[in-house]
Amino acid sequence: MQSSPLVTSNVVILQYSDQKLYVTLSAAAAPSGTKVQWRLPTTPVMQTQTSLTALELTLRTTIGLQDSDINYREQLYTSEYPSPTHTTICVSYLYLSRGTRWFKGTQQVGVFPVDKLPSLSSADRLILRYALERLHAKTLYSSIIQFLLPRTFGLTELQQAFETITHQKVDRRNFRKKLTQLNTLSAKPQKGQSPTQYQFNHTALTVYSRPFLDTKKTP
Amino acid sequence: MQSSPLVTSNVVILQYSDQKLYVTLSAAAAPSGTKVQWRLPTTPVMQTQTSLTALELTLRTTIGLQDSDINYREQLYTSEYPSPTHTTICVSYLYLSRGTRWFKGTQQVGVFPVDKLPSLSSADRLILRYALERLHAKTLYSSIIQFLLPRTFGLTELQQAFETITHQKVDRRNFRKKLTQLNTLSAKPQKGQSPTQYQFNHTALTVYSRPFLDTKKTP
DNA sequence: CTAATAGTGTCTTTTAGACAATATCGG
DNA sequence: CCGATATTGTCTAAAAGACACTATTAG
Repeated sequence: MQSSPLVTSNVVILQYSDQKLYVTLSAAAAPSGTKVQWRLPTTPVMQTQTSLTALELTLRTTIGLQDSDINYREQLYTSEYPSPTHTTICVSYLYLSRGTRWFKGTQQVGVFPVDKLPSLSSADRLILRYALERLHAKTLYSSIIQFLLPRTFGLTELQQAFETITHQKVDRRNFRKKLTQLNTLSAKPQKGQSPTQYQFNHTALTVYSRPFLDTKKTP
Repeated sequence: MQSSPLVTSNVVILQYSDQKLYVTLSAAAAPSGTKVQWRLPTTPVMQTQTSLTALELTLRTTIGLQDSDINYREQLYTSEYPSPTHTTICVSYLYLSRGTRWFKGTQQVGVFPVDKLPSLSSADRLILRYALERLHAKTLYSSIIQFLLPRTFGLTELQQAFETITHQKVDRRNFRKKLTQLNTLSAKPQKGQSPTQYQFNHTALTVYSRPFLDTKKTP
């Protein structure tokens, strides 16, 4: 038997609220007087664990994350950090959560807008950027956005989230037309209130056969 | 410092030829009299290696693979195999090669059509299936097919490869129309021979903004 | 009354996709 | 001469995308 690289895993936990995407970071233990160093929540993976079980355990204990807070999990990629003495190998995940702010545990935990981040290691920045790219791409051809929105929502709300994630404005009427012909939403009977509430027909991810593109620019 | 899971990596090496996709497998050392067990080329990853360096080293020594035989490399995903005593974590890659048949090394090596495989472990089957799905998907919106074809080729050749990978027949005229408007191919000046030879404009992967779909069925 | 937001339909342009005949080369 | 292969254009249907006004509600 050989001595293997060290294995760790980390996670990009995203939430959406107020037309912004937020990511959860944890503060590394820093020498007092030093500025805190924020990073993606990380855990070492031990011999009898998997990267996922280790991650979930750490999230539960350090940031009080409930299993039910997370609606969507996806593996991003595995990165490797060689050093003369040992390689560290890190499996990264993307988690999506509805706007809940969970309890903070003993460690420092912060939820930051993704466009107003504290300083991060370049590795963490890369992973986060990749996560946002994946989310962006999947938003165009799947119902992944449902895991960031409340169970029911108005169409304007949905459109705003779409625009935030994809960084493009879309025309309201075309957007709604697209949605109706996709047939993944159902209107929820509502007591005479203006913004009609909708919900997704399926709780699981739906992949569309054609990408969900729209207007390039709308000033 | 903790005792980490075991780390391995393996690879799906694909080639295209004769309107078929081929995958390279290696025969595990088997007790004599036992039927050989084929598997994806695999390597353990040691403390000071990365999964990629370990993999390349093993491929070079066991199947005589030259670095230049491979035109495209992509990480697929990382899978984990828990056991009571230790987890094994395996990073999988997809390699694409032009139709070269490389030297075989000391171990037994086989190149099999992907639809006529010997028996494989279910884990290997999953990885291979995923690799084929990725290739299929990327063929629809990128120039990835270039890494499976000779440097220059005829349009019919290209179309056949496309049909093999995506499992669908396409109309010749529509296929060519699409290609010309994509503008990624250039005709190579050829000495009066019938099948005009083309080559891709860029040696790197080109991602198309719109997917490359076509006729659903053509009997 | 006013301002903000929700809701709705048409027309134009572009793209997808179905479809058939002719020229050339090799045996 | 015959058969296989390469090449080329048009027409139709569907989808993308641009665009403006009315109804309701909250202040």
